[in-house]
Amino acid sequence: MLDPRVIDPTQDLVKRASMDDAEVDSVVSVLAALRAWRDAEQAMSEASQRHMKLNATDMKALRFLMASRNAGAVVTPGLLAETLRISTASTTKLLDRLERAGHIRRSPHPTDRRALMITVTDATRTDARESVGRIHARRFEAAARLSPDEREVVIRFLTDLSAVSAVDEEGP
Amino acid sequence: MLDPRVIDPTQDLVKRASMDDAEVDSVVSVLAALRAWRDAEQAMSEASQRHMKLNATDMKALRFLMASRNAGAVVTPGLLAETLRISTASTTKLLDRLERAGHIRRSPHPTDRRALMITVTDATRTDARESVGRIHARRFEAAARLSPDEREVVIRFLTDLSAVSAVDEEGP
DNA sequence: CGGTATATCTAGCTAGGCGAGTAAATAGAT
DNA sequence: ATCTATTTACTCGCCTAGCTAGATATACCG
Repeated sequence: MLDPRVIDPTQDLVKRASMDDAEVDSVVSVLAALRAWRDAEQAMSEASQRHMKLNATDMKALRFLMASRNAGAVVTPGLLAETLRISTASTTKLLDRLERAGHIRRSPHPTDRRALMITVTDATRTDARESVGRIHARRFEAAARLSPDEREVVIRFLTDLSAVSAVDEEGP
Repeated sequence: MLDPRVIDPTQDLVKRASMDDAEVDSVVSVLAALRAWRDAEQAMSEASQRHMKLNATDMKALRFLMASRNAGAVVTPGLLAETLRISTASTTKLLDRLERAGHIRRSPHPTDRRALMITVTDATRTDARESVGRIHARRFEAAARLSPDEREVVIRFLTDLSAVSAVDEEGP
């Protein structure tokens, strides 16, 4: 996504809403804070990937595998391909990578003898818990520091924003 | 980054803070809204990339080029390589791609005859303005809908969060 | 039982990274 | 003034991770 700051002076918006300077400043500050957090989040995510020597797709795959395990669902390569929106052929290579690195295991599917059941190894699951735990705790604490009313404000704003982002998205 | 929801039941955090159920629910809702927005944002960003037929690096490059233009700075391939953290070899290929697609032009550097000056073409700059303008406007409106006090709350929370993300990051 | 659909894998292709090495221009030291 | 070291962009060969096409084994349905 291109950075709005780069290309949009927001002049017409301000005029339309007939805001004074202080008002505009405070709105701009919100957007700046939002962007700062998003950038920091992304930087951290990339750092984490580099540390684990995984690419973005591999990371998504592990995430999905752990979520599915928690939900008690069996994951097959085909399901993984569909979820990650990559071909089944690429999924085979992805599984080769993850298996070679000791992150996942291929086992026979419990009912379908054509299919495989993919599971995350204990070691990888433990590592993930550890590396994410600290950060999640701090995020939790940041939200806990807000008063209940303030939390409502934040939730409302973020939900509002999500609706903005969700426009112009459709499935196949 | 792995999804905390997948691996962390937050039990000890709750105990430590001695929160009641309603309190915990409201904190969890904040984190959920945060994650929802981040995911929506990322999905939109990826959709936008696919639409423009550009990969993540190409997008970053255009973004930087437009920002630099606004700042009145001259961008050379070397500077671009440094900014994007890719090799100068990869940068040459990147410039080949962007030039072939009509997004940028290579011109002689105004003072250093070894170097090139990279500029975004008018057509691409116009397109970017258009495609980003709508979304930015809606984000602006979402922030404008908040009261000044509410904006302070949001800013404080996001800044707090950014500090969390920024831990454990260092340069070379 | 036979035919079609499904699930995975293999083979070969392409895109986009990288490191090493090159030619031209600049900057610096004598 | 000239010789040397550095900077700049580029070319070449290689690697990773996508893709499509096709092979193979199993499942399901009439």
